[in-house]
Amino acid sequence: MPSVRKLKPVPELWTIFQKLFRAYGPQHWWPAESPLEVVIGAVLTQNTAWQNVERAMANLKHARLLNLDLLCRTPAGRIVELIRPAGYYNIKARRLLSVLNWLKEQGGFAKLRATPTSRLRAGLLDCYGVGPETADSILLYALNRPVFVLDAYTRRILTRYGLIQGDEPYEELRLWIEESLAPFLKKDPRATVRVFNEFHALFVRLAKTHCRSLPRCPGCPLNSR
DNA sequence: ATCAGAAGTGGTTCGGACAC
DNA sequence: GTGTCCGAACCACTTCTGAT
Repeated sequence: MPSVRKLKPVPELWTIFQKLFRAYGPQHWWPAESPLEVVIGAVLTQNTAWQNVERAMANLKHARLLNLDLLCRTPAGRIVELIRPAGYYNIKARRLLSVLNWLKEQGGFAKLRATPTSRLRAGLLDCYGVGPETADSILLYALNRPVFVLDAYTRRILTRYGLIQGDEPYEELRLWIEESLAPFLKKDPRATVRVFNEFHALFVRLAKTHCRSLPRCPGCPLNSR
């Protein structure tokens, strides 16, 4: 029976960010040319190596379909063919159309600028195939909203670092991370977006180099802990 | 050293079980 | 009836393990 607990904001998260940034430098995420590509990438990358997402993206680009209206009018079967390299193609075509149709209903990216983040998030989560991580990736990387993307890598690293137990609900951890970093970001939305963007990318980098499922601790930038 | 097969990884939906 | 929790399923790829 998990006990009811509430994590208190900690300054260590900022220290971790600084250590990782010093070790790895800027990561230049997200590797996409437009918000639409970010959205497509966010769906296609679920359970899939980014290399395969790039192949699927190249197919869409080659077919001149990297356009919201065109994609929404494209039959699912055609999308399935093009995104095949990204795996889960049947499911992902359905998920993609679900979120793209939602975007179109909202009037496209330009119209979303005035929409509050909480409403955008709720709308995204209502789309088929969009869970918290995918929704937050879109909010941060496509719409530049100050939302931290919490993924399994982040959870694993923070658990090993001893800051969390690892089984906390997504929302609790996301808010805790955002609250922990807030004092260092001085309510500057652009700085917040920049740091959240970089921090998530740095966590991914650490998880792929040292904090893998089987840890490779020698040389880890956080090893002093 | 190389190969083949097994196991693990990843995010989400769905449906069943259970509590209120 | 409603809400919450949990496990199965989805699928391709990566990593690990054991045999040769």
